[in-house]
Amino acid sequence: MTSKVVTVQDVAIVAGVSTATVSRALSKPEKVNTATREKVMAAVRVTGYRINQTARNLRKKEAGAVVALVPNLGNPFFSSILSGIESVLAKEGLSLLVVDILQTSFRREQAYDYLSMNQADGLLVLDGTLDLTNLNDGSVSSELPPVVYCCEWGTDPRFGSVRVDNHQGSQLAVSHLYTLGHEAIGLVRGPAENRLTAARQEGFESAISEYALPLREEWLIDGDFSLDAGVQAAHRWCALDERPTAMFCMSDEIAFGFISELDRLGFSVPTDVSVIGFDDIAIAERFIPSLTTIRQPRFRIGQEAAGKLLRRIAGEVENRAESEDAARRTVLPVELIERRSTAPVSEKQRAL
Amino acid sequence: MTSKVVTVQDVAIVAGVSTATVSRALSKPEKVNTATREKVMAAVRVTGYRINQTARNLRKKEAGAVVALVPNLGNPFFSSILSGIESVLAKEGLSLLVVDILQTSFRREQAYDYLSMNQADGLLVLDGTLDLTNLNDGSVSSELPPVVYCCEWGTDPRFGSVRVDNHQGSQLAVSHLYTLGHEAIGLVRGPAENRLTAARQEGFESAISEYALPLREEWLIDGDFSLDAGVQAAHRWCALDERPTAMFCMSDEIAFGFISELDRLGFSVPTDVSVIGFDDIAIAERFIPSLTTIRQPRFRIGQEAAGKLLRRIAGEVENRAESEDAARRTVLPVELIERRSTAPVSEKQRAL
DNA sequence: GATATATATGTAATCGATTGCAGTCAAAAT
DNA sequence: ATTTTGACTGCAATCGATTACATATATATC
Repeated sequence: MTSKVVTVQDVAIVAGVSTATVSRALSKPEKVNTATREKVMAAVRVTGYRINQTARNLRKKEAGAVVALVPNLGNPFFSSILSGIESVLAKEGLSLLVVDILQTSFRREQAYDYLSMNQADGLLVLDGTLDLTNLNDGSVSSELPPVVYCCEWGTDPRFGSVRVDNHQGSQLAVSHLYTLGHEAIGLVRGPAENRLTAARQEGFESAISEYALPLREEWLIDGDFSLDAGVQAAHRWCALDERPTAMFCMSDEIAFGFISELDRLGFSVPTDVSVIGFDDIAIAERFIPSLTTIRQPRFRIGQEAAGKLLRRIAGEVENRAESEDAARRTVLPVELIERRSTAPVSEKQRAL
Repeated sequence: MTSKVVTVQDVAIVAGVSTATVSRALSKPEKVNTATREKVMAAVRVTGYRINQTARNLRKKEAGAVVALVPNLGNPFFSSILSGIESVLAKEGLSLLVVDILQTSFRREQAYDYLSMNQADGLLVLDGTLDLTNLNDGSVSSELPPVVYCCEWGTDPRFGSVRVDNHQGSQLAVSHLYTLGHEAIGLVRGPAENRLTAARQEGFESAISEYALPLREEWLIDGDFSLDAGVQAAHRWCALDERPTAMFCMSDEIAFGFISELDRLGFSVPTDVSVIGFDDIAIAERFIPSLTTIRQPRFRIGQEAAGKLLRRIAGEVENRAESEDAARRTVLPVELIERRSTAPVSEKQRAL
């Protein structure tokens, strides 16, 4: 009745071999005689042995886990990415540790703790504003800790990153609107400090000037990636003397908030204004009107990032001196998904 | 230059004390003389010592982590719950390990592995269809492993669970529709094998009969909690000879799919049919029309579940023989959020 | 002044698996 | 017949922190 933990010791005794053999039979089966292996396996079955990962990790100096630093876990945008990450990690037998860095208890200096305290073998950063530069990783070593930015990128170019071509995304958006005849195109921005915001705005402006379209300061509306930012933007748009006939929102959530509030204010999309989003989250296809948007392959981004991180952990580093930046950065293509929230400019709009 | 890991040994030497004292100075400061403590702290600072969690966990026979078994991590429904969970765990210095059980690599028998392999101190189950009964937890022990169901519940009543009052939720929904004059009320179900589905249907039917409303077999439409289920349901509704004037959807996603497809089929909500959802996810307020729904406090559910699990891990178990089932189950109240997807029945609808 | 009590610290075993090194034995090579 | 080689296996150290127990010193008690 006295339940005791079964250890390699116990298995070894039952199998009539040494603990070394048990260990080898389990982790390097080819190094052990078939007959012996059978005996060990049988003993494992009899005793109900389960390996203790903590002990193994201590000895092997591994953690068997990867931590994902997520800004606001509650934001559904990240769920697909996490799912992609998890799918890759699970295959390798690694665990995914999720940390919400918006939680008050999280401090920037804490970022490397997971590595230095042996809680994780690598870091996946989903927030570009989390700057890891000049942050001592806790070891005296000058080696680069295994870090990969996911959907984002930091200031230190030596870290890996996986993201989409934000510049191209904005261009696709503007080009689409231009094709529909829109010439007055506005923008609802993400958070000011976010690099995504900067990259998308840059792409936006370069496309605008490429088509020689007008660009007014007041058509650039500040926000963050939230529904509420879209709601606020709707009021701004409304108050404009000369209103853009199309708005490019830096996230689908912004677009939904914008369209929804416009609806309440008595305007309608795309009749009064065309709206295009960014991300293509699940609901985009089912919103009314369905949302034209720039698709980011979020699951895939997660997968690629996890894969890249695993390679860094394994030491097949792309950060060797001779390797190019290109190898560290994976840039995935985006895709324009045309739906019903955008339409050709109407005479009525023009008249405005 | 030779970067070496700093251990308690090193700190002990620098501080001129034994490793035992270092350990105590760090984890039970009150057990050590102030002057000595200072010396140790100084040595820690000088050496840049970081504790090795793996070693500590091995010795203390803890894991310092909790695993959440999530069905489909990609589903944004779970993000708030996870956020709630993480907020509580972070405060206790525990890590959250997320596992997607829809991943092909996951097998039911694996559920307790995280416990028996010392990877986690407890289990948070977000899927009621994952049945843990009769699953040997790997230890010979007959003790109940620390498991708490979250938003769900299993068949074994000894496990803890935190969820909302689904029965009441359905009643609120029906009562609301009844008040608006609806008498023909349909239902779009969640997955058949899910207990939530059963509980909500039960509440639905009891309310229907309480108000002596008619109930037709064909008004009960099968589905799961997805957008697509709502889309399919729209076609079913359309094809009905006698159409309900109101539909209760077991999730907001179903409702969105339903409304959206109805829109494409030329019907409009709430003019042609009132729709009420369940969950109150963020977008519900901003959908067009905004969605009347039953709110589940998801963040809070996560918090409560995590708290309950921590108590079980600590051994302040509610599962002692004398304690009541009530203590194991936490049932949180739901709330009706009235928005624009429901409206009084019209004459036109009546006429149909 | 002698004994009891409390406080502070050190010694060394321990958690459970892994692995470098050495030893055994049989098959292969000379 | 002797040496070499290779395949297995075992011994024991190791990973890094915690803690039961022992020891030493200071304070309190009678």
